[in-house]
Formats: sequence, structure tokens, C-alpha cells
Amino acid sequence: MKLTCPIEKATSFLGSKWTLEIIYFLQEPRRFCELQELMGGINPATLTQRLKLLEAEGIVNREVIPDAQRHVKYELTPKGKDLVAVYRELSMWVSHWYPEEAQ
Amino acid sequence: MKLTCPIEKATSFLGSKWTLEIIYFLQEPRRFCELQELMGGINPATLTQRLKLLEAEGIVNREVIPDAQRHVKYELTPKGKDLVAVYRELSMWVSHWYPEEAQ
DNA sequence: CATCACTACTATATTTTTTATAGTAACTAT
DNA sequence: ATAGTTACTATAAAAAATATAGTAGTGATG
Repeated sequence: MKLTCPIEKATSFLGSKWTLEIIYFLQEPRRFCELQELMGGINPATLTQRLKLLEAEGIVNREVIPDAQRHVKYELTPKGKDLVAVYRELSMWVSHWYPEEAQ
Repeated sequence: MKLTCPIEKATSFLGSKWTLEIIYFLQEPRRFCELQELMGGINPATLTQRLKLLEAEGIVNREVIPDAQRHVKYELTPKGKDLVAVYRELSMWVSHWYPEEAQ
């Protein structure tokens, strides 16, 4: 007897390690190696997997920059940017309940 | 060169499978087996682990009801209830971007 | 122009986490 | 007396994450 939970869809991808942090850092466009550095411990295979998942979900856009080096830029789609309100609330919660750690 | 991310603390426990859903369903007090039923696929060992973690984090309160059966009730602490604002934003995001699935 | 570095990954083996399944101890209902 | 409920724990297997190394394409340095 499983009730439908309106956030079930969201938790299917947000509720896995790193995803919340990836989206947070993508509030400005980043390259793959930038994300790696920002999120110290992430494994490149995991990062790749998450970015593909978020891309498939329409939250993240992957763009190959047409320079000689063919750098890759990741950025939030409008759907992804729309999650900023969620982060605003979450940040407020953290700064309220963990005042010493927020900044 | 790891920048501090204000939601890093939050992601350390929210960013793992089931946690977001558990807190969602605890918007009203529940017993262990209720949570199990509500979240179809969760493993009891995982549920136990998550509830302990959330209890240690001060988000969930565990209470043994002093009836003969010694039922156990889980509920959100004020800190946990304060996450409701986050869920409100997340629910709005889901109902906007997944209109067919929300409800 | 050979060597080294950087970028954006992929491959493999190991470790960690999650799961399926079964079991337990205390009570309750028939 | 037997079966059912509740709140878990135990164990082994499956799935996911990690460390580590490697690759292919460029670019920079001597």
C-alpha cells in the first residue's frame, strides 16, 4: 500500500550522493575538472554518471565549447535554475541550525 | 582547493537514498512499520540506519510508547519540522516540471 | 620536435552501501 | 496453542561508489 509522495520523483535523483552538491555548484557554468576540484572527493566516474543523469532529466545542459581543446561546459537549464528556490530554503535552514558551519 | 558549500552539511545526510522521503512522510508521526509500508521498497536495516542518523542529527525523535506492546513512534523535532519550507519549494518545483506526476 | 601538462573522460578492481531474505523477542488475538 | 503484529537484527548477495590507472586530443616548454 504505497502512497504517492509528490516529491518521490525529485528524490529519485536528488536523493543520491553528490547530486545536491553538483547542482549547487552549477549555479554558475562549470567545466568537468572545475566540478571535480570544487567537490574534493568525487570520483570522475561518479561525476560523469550524475551529470548524464541530470542531463537526461533536463536539469543540466552539456555543451562542447568549439575551441581547439573542445572544452566541455555544464550549466543549469531553466528547469535546473528553478531549483534555486529549494537551495535558498535549504541554505536558510543550514545557517539557522548550523550557524557555525555556514560560511 | 575545496570551497565551502553552505549546503554541504545538509547534503551529508539529505543526499542519500530514502532520507528525503523519510522526512517527508514524518510530517506526521509514524511508527516503524508504517514507514516501511509507505515507502514500499525500503529495507528495514536501511530504515533503521537512516532513522538513527536523523535522530543523531536532531531531526527526528524516537519515542517508545509506554503501552503493553511498546510501540515506537518517530516524529520530527522542531529542527526537522523547519525543513518543511524546503519541501514546500521542492513540491512546487515538482508540480511545475512534472505536472502529471504530482498527485 | 620530444616531453610534459591539461582536459574530459573511461576501465578495472576493491570497498562500501543497499538489498533480499530470514530470524528474534515480546506481546496480542483466536 | 498457534498464528499474527511490531520493531527490529543478522547474513549473504547485489549494486553503487571509490581509488587508481589509463586514453585521446590538445597546448606549452625547452
